[in-house]
This record gives sequence, C-alpha cells and structure tokens, in this order.
Amino acid sequence: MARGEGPLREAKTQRDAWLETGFAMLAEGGAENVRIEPLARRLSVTKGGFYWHFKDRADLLAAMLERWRDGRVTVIARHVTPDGDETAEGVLRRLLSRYLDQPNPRGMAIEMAVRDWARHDARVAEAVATVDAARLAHVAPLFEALGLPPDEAAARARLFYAYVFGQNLLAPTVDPAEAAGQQDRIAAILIGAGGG
Amino acid sequence: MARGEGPLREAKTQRDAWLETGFAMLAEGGAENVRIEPLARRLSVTKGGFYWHFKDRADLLAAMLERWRDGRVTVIARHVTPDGDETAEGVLRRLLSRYLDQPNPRGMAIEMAVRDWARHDARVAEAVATVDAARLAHVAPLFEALGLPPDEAAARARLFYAYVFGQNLLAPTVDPAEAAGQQDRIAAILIGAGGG
DNA sequence: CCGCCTCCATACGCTAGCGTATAAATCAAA
DNA sequence: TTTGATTTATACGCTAGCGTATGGAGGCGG
Repeated sequence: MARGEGPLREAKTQRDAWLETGFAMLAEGGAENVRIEPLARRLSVTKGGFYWHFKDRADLLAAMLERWRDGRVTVIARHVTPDGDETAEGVLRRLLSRYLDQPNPRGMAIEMAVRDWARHDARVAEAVATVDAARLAHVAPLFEALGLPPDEAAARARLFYAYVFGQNLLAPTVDPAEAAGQQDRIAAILIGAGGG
Repeated sequence: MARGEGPLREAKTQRDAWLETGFAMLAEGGAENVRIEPLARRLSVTKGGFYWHFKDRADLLAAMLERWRDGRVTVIARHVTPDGDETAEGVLRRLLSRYLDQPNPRGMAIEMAVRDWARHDARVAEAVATVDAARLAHVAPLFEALGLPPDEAAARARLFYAYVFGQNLLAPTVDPAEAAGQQDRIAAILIGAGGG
C-alpha cells in the first residue's frame, strides 16, 4: 500500500505526516485547534494509528514543540551568516524583510500561535525563552558590528524582535504605499543607518 | 433575594457579572476558554439564566468584544491628555510605563487574548483595527509635538505600539536590573529625547 | 389575593473529541 | 507459506459543553 505517501510537504514517515499536519492546524487555529480526530480526517486515515506513534494528544504537542524549538534555534544561525560580502546592516535588513514581507505566512502563524500557547503552558514558555535567547544572542553582535556597545546592542536586538512580533499583532496599515513608507522609516530607526 | 450581588469587580447587573467573568476567563485562557458552564460554576449559578441575558455563546462574545472596543477607544483619549503641565515626552513616557510596568496584568492579558482571537475571527480583527487606529491617531500627535513631521510621527507611533505588544510576546529578560536598563535604552530610542 | 413578569434551576438530548480494546491488514523474514 | 512485528481500522465508553424545554421562586401592579 502507498501508506507512506505523505499528503503534505515532505513527510518522510507517517509520524512526520501527523506532525506536519499538526503544524498546519496549529498555524490555522492555535494549539487548541490541534485535535486528533480532525487531524486524522485531514490525513484521510482514522485515529487508530495515532496512538501507535504518540502516547496521547499531549505527546503530539510536546513533539511538535520540540521540533519547533530545535528548528528555530538551528535556523537562526544560518540567517545571520552574511550572504557573500553582506555587511551587518545588510544582514539586519534582510532579516527584517524576511520577517515582515511575509514570504512565509505559515511560519509566522506558527510563531504567533506558539507564543500564545506559551501564555498558558510553562513548558512552552520555556521553549520560547530558549528560542528568544538564541535569536537575541545572534542578532546583538550584528548591532555591535555597527559600532554600538554591548548593552546598547542587546537593547536594540530586543527592540528589533519586539517590533517584528508586535507588527504581526497590530492591525495592518490599510494603504500599502503608506505601509511600505512606514516600514522604511522604522527600519531606519531600528537599524540606525540613514533612511533606506 | 440577594440576586444582584455581583461576586467580581463592580458588576451592577447580573448581565454585567456574566460579562466580567467572561473577561476573566478570556484573560486566563483566551476566547476558547470562555465557556458557559464553567462561567456559571464560577458565578455559583447554573447556566439557566445565561440564556436569558444572551442568545448563545457567540452573543456573549460579541457583547464582550463591543465592550472591549468601546472601552479602549474611550480610555486612550484620557491617557494622552497631559497631567497638569506634562510635556508630550512626559505623556509618552507615562504611556510606555503604563503598558510595560504591568500595574494591570489583567488588561494586558485581555489585550493579547483579543489580538490572538482576531487572527481567527474577522469581526474581532475589525474591532482591533478600530482600536489600533484610535490609539495611533492619539499618539502620533505627541510625536509631532516633539518636532517630527507627520509621516515620521506616524511611523514612530506604530513602532511604539508594535514594541509594546511585542514586548509582551517575547520571553522576559531574566535579570530585572538588565531588563530595566534595556527598557530605558529602548525608551530613549523610541521617544527620541536623550536617554534616561 | 391574583396573575404577570423577571430571572434562575433542573433535566434532557445532542455533538465532538479523547483514550482503549481488539481485530484486521500489511510487510519482512525464515 | 507460516510467523511475527508493525501499523491501521472499527467499535466502544466516557466527558465536557451547547442549546432547549419547562417549571418555579420571588417581586409587583392591579
């Protein structure tokens, strides 16, 4: 039987298919929305196999959280390495645009869903803290490379990420041209170098 | 009968008691957590009366949303009026500290819960957009009063609020002294006037 | 006093989803 | 092909919560 054919993304194993579909549900409706039976329906299987791969629903959520944490920690290191002869300012602008110009609504939806989830679950809050610490630790040196002292650079890094996530919480500016202009001005404030 | 004795905050009517308790549940666990029967248990009544005051669960949520929107729109006007001879910078610093120094964890929890709720419900998103527009419209003039041109002031206002909400999404800095120092540095960047 | 109106209690049926038990299907190897 | 290990289907009982129906307690006007 073509049992292993994952219907979503590249899911090598059936366990991965459960996890990937779990992330889809997480992105769409938050952690509360990750329910076994709807998941099974989306995978066109019954929940029979679920309890082979996972002890229970909490076990699935825990596996998803771990995968999310490890993925984010791994990926941030790659994102802050310069492309070719890119400057620190270039890296920062690229990062900002990656987070805000939404090439990846799924990733940001998961990010927001996890952060909401963290408000009700201490283990999740711990994972978020780990990811945040990794990101701040990777971004602060970029600000130091711009000539700022360590304390100031750390504050800038925090402002940088708070802005990125806060922007996703605010209602979007209606006029796209105005939004783009504001984003340029804000990037100039955050990154410091003369307006983009 | 002592029927009207509201057990929470100042709930004048029993309908208010349902709403207030609804906000408590919202703050604690998000919109998904606002359930009729647990609400009734907390109010030490049965759900019998609920369907007298509200058509159904959606009706309660809609009433809560309306109350939240109107309350936020009303209150922002008061918060931006100077206390005595307060300067625009003073107002901004007071606002920032009101949002970040958490004298009101309940209010911020509701704020975050509503914004999460808005990601899954267009009506909520509309209410959030209304509140955001009101806040930005009230705060931008403060930046203009600091001498910034309107476009720059609007961008600063947006950055201001994105930071406030983003800060509540990031894992808190562990060391309180470091957190306070960072907040001062960030306030200096946001509000512009020399640090401190 | 009586009937009415307001508000709440009680009891009911219904749905969604969790977790379990058990059988069935598939595959790999002997 | 038989055996054993994996993986999935099916069927079950259970809980939480929604919405409805109906009755009843208390206050109030007539």
